[in-house]
Amino acid sequence: MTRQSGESTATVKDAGLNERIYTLVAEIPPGQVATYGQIAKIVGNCTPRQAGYAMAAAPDGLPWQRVVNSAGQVSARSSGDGAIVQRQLLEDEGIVFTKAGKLKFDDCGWAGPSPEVMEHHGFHQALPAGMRG
DNA sequence: CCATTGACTAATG
DNA sequence: CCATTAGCCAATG
Repeated sequence: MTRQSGESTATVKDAGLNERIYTLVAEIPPGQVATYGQIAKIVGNCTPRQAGYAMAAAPDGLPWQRVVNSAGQVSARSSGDGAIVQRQLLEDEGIVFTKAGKLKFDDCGWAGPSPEVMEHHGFHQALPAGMRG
């Protein structure tokens, strides 16, 4: 769309980066969480920042609440109480936050989409920032 | 095509 | 543990 680069061949790679991010986020099961950096690494050709930017424009129906920052905390956004809502949603899914407002990747860290999905979308494997491996 | 807009992360002291 | 700094890049109008 807004790409003036002249390329008009619509391939999966040329699809919006955000779209791939959304596809990946949509694969995160309830009760599990991923980090922005993890998302970036899995979709590839993307930085943690871009992952966050993409989430800022997340479409309805996307489980955006399952994406948190590298510290395992819900990131505050520019406006609104979205962060509060996000944490609430996660708690409703069974995520347990520490007194400091952090969650444990060891308990609810997402290990990535199924191999089939990864292959279908060309994703790479990655684990949450603090996950022991 | 240019300017603006963001829900990040790792390194350093 | 907390504050600061620097690197990062696509989407949108």
